[in-house]
Amino acid sequence: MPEGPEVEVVRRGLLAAKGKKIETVEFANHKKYHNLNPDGFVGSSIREIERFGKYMIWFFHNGIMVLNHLGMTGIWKLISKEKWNGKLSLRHPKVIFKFVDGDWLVFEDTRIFGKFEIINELPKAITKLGPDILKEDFDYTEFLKRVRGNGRRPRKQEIGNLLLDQTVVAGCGNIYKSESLFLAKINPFKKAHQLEDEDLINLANCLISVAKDALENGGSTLRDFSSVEGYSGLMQNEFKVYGREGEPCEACGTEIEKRKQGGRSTFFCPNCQY
DNA sequence: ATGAATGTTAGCTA
DNA sequence: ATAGCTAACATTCA
Repeated sequence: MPEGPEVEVVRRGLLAAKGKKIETVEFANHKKYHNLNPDGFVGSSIREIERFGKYMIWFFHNGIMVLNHLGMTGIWKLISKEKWNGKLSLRHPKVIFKFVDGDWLVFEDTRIFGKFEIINELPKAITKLGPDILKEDFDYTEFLKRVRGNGRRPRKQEIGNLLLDQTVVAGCGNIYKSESLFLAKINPFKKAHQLEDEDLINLANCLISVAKDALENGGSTLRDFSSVEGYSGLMQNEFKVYGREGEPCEACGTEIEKRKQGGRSTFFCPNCQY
């Protein structure tokens, strides 16, 4: 579910758990979590959580570093001791922290595409990320460079596919890809090398503005997503094209189209976007 | 009921 | 370097 803005919403919510002393941790009985030893966490506390694209890195006071990714269905819930009755219906809990103050922090991940693993250094997936659509210092030149590619041949990929490549631009996912291309009036099937630098700068600005809008709206909730506090996002109410196939384009009235691209759905206005 | 859809990414193949 | 496909998995929808 979560793209960059949703991850940032979650990260900010998680900061409320900073400094809380960990009493116990429990990990799901699933091979993805078999390497984790609860003893490494007990007695320590979260020092800081940083976001890189759709990844988070958790820094604990005892030096442990954790790579956390929400995958498609990962959510964190911070549950106060008053709210916890011991039988809250948790859906596929994978990580359960209990703090000394009585509060709980739970990672639920239905599809198990998420990650929560101890690391010793920044993984390559993070060091290779492109410019982040949610960071103040978005590097337009670097974005252009990465869209153009380092090879000698021009990129043959369609721009709609390239935007999902986190090494080209970090934090964009399938929803905001469609929304940003609509705002930029660029057809998702346009080959990247056919776009002028000017078009790409405009596209970058649209990616940034859509992401900012999504963040201010608390992210998008289609089915699973919620903030750490348990709130749904509101950005889905602002969608211009995603999930709106057959509906009239707000700008020109043409029916919004849904098509497969790279095995996933992309939504666009065939009249406004070229 | 069976198959297809869902917000992601890593790994393999050419 | 690049592009395309598949698998990892559970749930919901047609």
